Amino acid sequence: MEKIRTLRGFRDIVGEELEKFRRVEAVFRGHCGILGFREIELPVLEKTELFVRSIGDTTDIVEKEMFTFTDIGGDSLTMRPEATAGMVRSYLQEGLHAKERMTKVFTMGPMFRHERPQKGRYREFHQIDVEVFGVKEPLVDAELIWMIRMFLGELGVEKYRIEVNSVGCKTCRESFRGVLVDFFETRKGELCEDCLRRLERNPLRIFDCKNEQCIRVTGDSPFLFDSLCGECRDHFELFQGYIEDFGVSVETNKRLVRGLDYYTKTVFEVTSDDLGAQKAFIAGGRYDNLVGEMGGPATAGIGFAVGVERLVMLLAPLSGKTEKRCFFAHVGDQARGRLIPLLKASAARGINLLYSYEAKSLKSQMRYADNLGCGFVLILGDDEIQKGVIVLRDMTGKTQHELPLDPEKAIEELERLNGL
RNA sequence: GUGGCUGUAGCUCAAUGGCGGAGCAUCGGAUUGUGGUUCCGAGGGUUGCGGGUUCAAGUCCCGUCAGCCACCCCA
Repeated sequence: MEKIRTLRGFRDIVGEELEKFRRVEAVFRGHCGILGFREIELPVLEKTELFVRSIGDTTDIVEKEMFTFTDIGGDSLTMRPEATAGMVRSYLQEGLHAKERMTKVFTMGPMFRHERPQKGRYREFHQIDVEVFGVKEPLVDAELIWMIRMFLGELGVEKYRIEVNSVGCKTCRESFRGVLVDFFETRKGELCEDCLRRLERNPLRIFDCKNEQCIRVTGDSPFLFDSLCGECRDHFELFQGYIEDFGVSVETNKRLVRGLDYYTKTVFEVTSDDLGAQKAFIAGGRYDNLVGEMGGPATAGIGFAVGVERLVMLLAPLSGKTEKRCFFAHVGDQARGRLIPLLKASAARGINLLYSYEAKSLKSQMRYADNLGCGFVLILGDDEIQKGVIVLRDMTGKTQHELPLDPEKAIEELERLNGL
């Protein structure tokens, strides 16, 4: 029979990696609380239209990377490929735009994209997603950058780079697009195949290309950054000023472009060289038109997403737990009969008492206790029962004591002797 | 979606086209009821799957699936 395994790009998260996941989540929750963010839990499945409308129907995500299917009722549904769309939907559905002047929320959970797996890229992956609705001021842009730095600092991640840029608003982007297309038309022969395609669909993305020839061409090209409208330029300058006030160092990268259609003004990316080709592990930006485009009132928005798998790869190994465990070794039916009372007594006191379910030789049980990393072993056999004691062996010091046979008293004594 | 590399025991890996092995791990034993070190022993395999070539395929060929890495894209 064929072994069933996970789907391609899906995996079990276990052991130390899971502990790191939990740590990242816990540290992040802490920071979000301090900064006034509310946690919300969103559905993993939404109507396909939500993503088509928000992410953009010509983006790669929507065109070829979504897990989309038709349900029994005939609706087209999609496993969320990112969280912002759902956040906006929820913001409007819950009427938050009417209830509060601004909204700070975060969520975390699995996202799904049907891509070819590689280092740091899975079909099911996890994001922590933070969004602020209703604040136009660049102060909040800087606050998010600062928040990221605090968060990474607490996790002990030191080697990373924060890059920022502005992709302008609708008006400066529209007017620049013509300039850009005109420029690239004159240099068409030097662009790679992919960039020729980008030229048709989304010329800004040519700046993202890794092809050397294309990088040379874009080096000569005008940058959107240099032809921002007055408002966008002011926004970016204020943003930079606030970042300085927060004391965070960032680099301005005029090439930085994001792949989703909804970004406006501030965009940013946090990268690490320790990650392989997929080196961005946090990214985000402002999306001042999205809420309006999704049918809500014109509302500014900004947010970012943390790629948890990628971030976890940067975490140092966790220090070994010093959890104190105790083992109960039983020899003979009479001793085994004492197992349940002992188990109840130790559980009541919060002690992790391990034991062998099967009746095994004492040697085997001792070896098992050692394998499990138990510092103490309670030994009970016919001799002890006759004497009315339980033997307590300290596995590191190799010393043995006698404890009372009574389970409650024995556990009490064990606690007293060893500070368990 | 494209390309390169790789699939052999739970893990890491050997095996010229000729009887599928080792180390680690697991389990058992080494004076009766005492762990780690040491010694002895045991279990564990449809060589990813399906075809083909051959007297003979883990090995060569084709297909397929999966993993890794890169492209692409993105967190």
